[in-house]
Amino acid sequence: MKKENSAPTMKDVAREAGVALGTVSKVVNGLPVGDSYRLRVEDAIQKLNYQVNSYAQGLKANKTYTIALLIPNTIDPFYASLTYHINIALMKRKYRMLLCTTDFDPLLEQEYVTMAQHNKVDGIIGLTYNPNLIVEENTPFVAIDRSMGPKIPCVACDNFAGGQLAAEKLAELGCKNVAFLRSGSALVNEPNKRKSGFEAGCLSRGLSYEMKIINDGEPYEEFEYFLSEHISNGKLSFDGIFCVTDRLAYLVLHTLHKLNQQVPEDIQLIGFDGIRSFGNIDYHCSTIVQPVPEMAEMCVDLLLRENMMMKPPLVCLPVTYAYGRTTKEI
Amino acid sequence: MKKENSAPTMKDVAREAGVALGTVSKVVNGLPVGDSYRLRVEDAIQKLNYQVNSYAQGLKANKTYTIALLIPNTIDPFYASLTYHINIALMKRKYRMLLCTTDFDPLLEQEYVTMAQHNKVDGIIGLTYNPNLIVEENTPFVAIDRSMGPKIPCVACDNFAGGQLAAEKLAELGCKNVAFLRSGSALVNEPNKRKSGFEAGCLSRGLSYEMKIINDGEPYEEFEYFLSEHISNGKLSFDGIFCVTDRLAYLVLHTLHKLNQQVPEDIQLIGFDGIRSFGNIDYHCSTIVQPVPEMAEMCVDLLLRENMMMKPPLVCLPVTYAYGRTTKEI
DNA sequence: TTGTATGCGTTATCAT
DNA sequence: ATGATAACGCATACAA
Repeated sequence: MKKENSAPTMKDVAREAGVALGTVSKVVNGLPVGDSYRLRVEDAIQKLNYQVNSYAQGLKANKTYTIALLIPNTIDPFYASLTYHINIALMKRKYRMLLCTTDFDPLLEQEYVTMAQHNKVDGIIGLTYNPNLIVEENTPFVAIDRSMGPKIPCVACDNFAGGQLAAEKLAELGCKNVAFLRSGSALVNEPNKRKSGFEAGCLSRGLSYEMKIINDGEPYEEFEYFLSEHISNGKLSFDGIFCVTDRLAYLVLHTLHKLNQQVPEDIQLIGFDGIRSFGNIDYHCSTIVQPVPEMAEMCVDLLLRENMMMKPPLVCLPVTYAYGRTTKEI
Repeated sequence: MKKENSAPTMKDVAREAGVALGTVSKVVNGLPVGDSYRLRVEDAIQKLNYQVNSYAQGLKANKTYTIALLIPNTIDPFYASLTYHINIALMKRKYRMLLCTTDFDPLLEQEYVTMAQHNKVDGIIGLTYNPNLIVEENTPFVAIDRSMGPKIPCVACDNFAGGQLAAEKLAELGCKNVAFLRSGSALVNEPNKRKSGFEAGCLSRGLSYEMKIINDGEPYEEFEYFLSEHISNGKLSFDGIFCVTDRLAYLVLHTLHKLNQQVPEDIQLIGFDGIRSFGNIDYHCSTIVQPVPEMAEMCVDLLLRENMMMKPPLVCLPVTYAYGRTTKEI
């Protein structure tokens, strides 16, 4: 019992076609082979339903045509969208994708990186907020949303411009006194530039602004306190609010309703990310949309690019504004 | 230049430890080895940061510790949730997961199945509505939501019971005249049992009901026509609506608002799936919740189960009702 | 108990 | 142009 119900190998094809092993390999890899031979081999491949074993291939070539995607989860819609588009971009290039959900666990993240360094995958695309992650410089790695040093390319949307755009939109909508609300990681990462961009935008448009920033672990209620403290005579002192994510905007919208504030009549609310209900119906709020398909394409392109010199440390892709019923229509 | 910056191999470890290749293999695989040898090998492994090449391992053992998940996409929240939980369940068992998004493309689906049959992966978990998909009986395969023959286990939630539960809830909420709305595949699949269950529930609770069913490709507007035709004197003739998915319920809710109908005051609306905004905030509607983590666990369990005899053709997992503001609170 | 040799499926380097 | 053969990293049957 050599190979019971196992898949046919090149050897089987060679025997079937009555040619040598090497000839089959050449046919499979598109190398020059005499036409009569080629035909016989192709017939045999058809007949046996042969398919190359890419692991054996990888064993030779030290190349697996597999890349790993490190991502906290696929439940969050932004992560889910990234996962999908990166998968598509890789498949277009005949690469497979190993999904590694890390749940923000630094140990798991490090484990996956180590795996890649040992040639189990050809590269990694990683979205991680772990500042201690060790990635050797010769490991093909592309980071999303967080710079991991000058040698590792980072892909993000243009968060700064997004913040500016939000400020500009609020100004266009007639706001005079706006607020920026942020929760999330205090680490240095690209999304944190949303704040700076927003400030810059407010300054250039003469908007007076206030900020409320809470860090991971602090309760959402902080924002409720903040907002209710800014209500006098039943009226919120802000006429525009920019939230660091659509998710936060969604929560804030509920809070504003609870506080009897009218959105968008009295308050313009803008989020960030461009999340849609059920993945593809409507936006949860007016929002700055991240170009997720383009970001995915860019990640894959950078990762598989041969020329290391051509890998820029940071690539920012353009964002757009989308109306989502929490602002007046312009 | 044999292996430039490549990963260390067993041979390297053996040389470093001053032992034979086979000894290293035994240490790695936990086979009995003399203590002094084991120690030296372990030291060498540490020192070189050695890690087994699982592709070479798989080449020998015809086992890759990798399974493929066939799923249309990860954008749809239900698919996204399944993907995440299956990934977790596999990682717990030290299996890797190849993500194969198919976009409902039958050709792609077949390609992935063929790949698995050639021992590139140890098995497949597949959510596909392709009735022509050919899966050989000896290929480890677990289907989600669609039976693919008696030899292939299918995992689903208890869709029939879910339909019944929806009817019962509507009855409890005081509804007298309800409607069932369904869009989607006309193929025989598990979710289609929601309709039968709902009918059974209505009959046993004495609810009069009507159905509106449209198939893939027909426009959503059909439902708008249907609903507006059932309005007389500004009032909808239904006091309860069960939608086949949360997604449809979400769309229907908007339509009802457009038609000036009050939910939940005048109309109780129940969906199916248990989708939450942003993955983990609140439900979009009152809904029948699928036990996604349990379904994921069951898929993996069945797939990796040795004993083929113990693989039941269909496993239905219990659903629950969740309040989501489109019904009165009970 | 430890070392040696062979084969897994493929590619590439040789002769032919 | 085609066929034989070694090598990739590992597991294992067998020899020592």
